[in-house]
Amino acid sequence: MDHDEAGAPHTVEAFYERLRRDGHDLPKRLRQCADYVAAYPDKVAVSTVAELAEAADVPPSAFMRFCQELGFSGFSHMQKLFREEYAQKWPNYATRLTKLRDSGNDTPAALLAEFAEAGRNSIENLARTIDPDLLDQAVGMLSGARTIHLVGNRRAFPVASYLAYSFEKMSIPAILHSGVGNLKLDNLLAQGDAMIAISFAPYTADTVELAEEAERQGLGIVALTDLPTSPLARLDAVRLFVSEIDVGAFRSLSAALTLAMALSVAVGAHRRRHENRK
Amino acid sequence: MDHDEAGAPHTVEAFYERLRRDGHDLPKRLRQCADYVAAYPDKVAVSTVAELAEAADVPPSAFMRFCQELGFSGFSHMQKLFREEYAQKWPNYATRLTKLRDSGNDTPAALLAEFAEAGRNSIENLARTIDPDLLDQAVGMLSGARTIHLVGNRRAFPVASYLAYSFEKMSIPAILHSGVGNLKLDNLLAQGDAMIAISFAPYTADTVELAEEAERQGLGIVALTDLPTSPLARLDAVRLFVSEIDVGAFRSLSAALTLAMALSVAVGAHRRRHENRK
DNA sequence: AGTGAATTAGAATAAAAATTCCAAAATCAC
DNA sequence: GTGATTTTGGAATTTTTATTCTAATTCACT
Repeated sequence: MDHDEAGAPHTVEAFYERLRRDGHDLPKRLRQCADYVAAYPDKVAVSTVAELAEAADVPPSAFMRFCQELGFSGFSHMQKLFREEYAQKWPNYATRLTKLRDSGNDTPAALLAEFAEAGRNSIENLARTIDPDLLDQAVGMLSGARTIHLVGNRRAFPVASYLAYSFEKMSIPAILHSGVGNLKLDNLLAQGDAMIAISFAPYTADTVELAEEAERQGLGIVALTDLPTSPLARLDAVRLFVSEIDVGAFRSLSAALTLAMALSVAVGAHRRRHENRK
Repeated sequence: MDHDEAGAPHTVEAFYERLRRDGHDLPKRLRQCADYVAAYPDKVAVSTVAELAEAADVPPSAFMRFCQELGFSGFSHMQKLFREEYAQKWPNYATRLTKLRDSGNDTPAALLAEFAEAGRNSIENLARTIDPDLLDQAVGMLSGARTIHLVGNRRAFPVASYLAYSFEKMSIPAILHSGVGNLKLDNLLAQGDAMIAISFAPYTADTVELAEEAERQGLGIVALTDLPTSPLARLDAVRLFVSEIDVGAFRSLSAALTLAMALSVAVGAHRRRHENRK
């Protein structure tokens, strides 16, 4: 019998729906197209097939087949859809934010607008205030470590766990001290190891204690915290301060996470560079 | 002496400035072009000369002259400006990173700058694209749930763990399915519960399976994922899409986390409001 | 391993778009 | 009003872009 020749979608929304339904059992190259378009739908309106194909890492002809597979007559047809959508969709960010906020002060959308703004500002602030030398020191210390211990509880835990993920991905030995089973992992600390201790007010006792233990044992420590008055700041450590902006009683985490991402990748890069050299 | 042959504007902002300054003493047809572009700047990125010319009620050649009058080599050149402005939010960070590396400027601080910008743009994009209605739906569903199950592994785990922290702080019953001890927690799922399932490409099988189990049992599901082609998007769920910008092989998490923050706080607020009312 | 069907890559072609050019029209200076 | 100068419209040309086609490859199945 015939192919599922449903006609082309008439709206971008319907297009996504189609992608969701049929996107999975497409052949490899077409799948790449689907994923790329799903990830960067904005690009479709303002690019040529060649550009999109290159970005999706497929030859242009594959992209054409993709368009046709979805029921369009060709790329131009599909692009038309996105270009039409584009016209409405492009009030700039500032306008959109105002709109979200005005939607009533504690609608979810308004809240999101607040957190978005807080996050962006926190990150900007981070990038402005961090001291490159301290970062270098931190990276240097961590790169030389045999195992990196990650400590962070409660609000800091997502950051610690992100670091664990990131290090694992780069095959850098790291231990996440998660406190599971209430096991004390003090005795894992060993000469030549380093620790990233993360804590924000109100500081978790466990985190501080473990960091102090590390200090006693002479480990290199990177302290990621919020204020100079933090107990972590009293340690003999490379101190990285991250201040986040509050949204009501809640505090963004974006800056801390951003710093964690950069830190881990920098360590990875540093290690790789060093490996190659010898 | 010669004409004011200042070069072409390099940003859309500078372009407007030029229009303001020189727009008045242009010949009639060119003036029409200027007026049209000023009135509908967003059309420029997605239209052909012919279309714009028609809309401005001038012949295409007039539009060409207009572009050249402003210092561009031609229409394509001018359009490039508008297209870049539009797509600028999603620059190719992989390329930028390579450049960084080549320039020997591959310092941790430079990396941080890249991650910072990627994070800010990801968040901005989130705020621009999220659908307030879907958010409302998600919040409504979660607010009505007895227990909220949180599922997210690997890169999604920090987000899940943040949600766990946040819900705990607000005394909302939530379970973080962390996979510790490889225990299957399927049988914790109960009527009246809801789940927040979080997964990004490459999707973790465990997460998807647990979410599917939840679907079978008829739980309300909020799927936080990256693409319409994600396996989570196939579930009968409130689908929230978050796309993050890559920095090389790494991907920001800021937007997902921002959404998680807003979502949890909104649920908290909703619940409190509801409590007070009765 | 061998066969047929599906998928792919890249070259060839067609279509569309941008750009140039120039004769005609309009405008200006006197 | 006349000649010089600018502006204009549209056809001709060039360039870019979309699309199609086919041989080669991969894949699934035996």
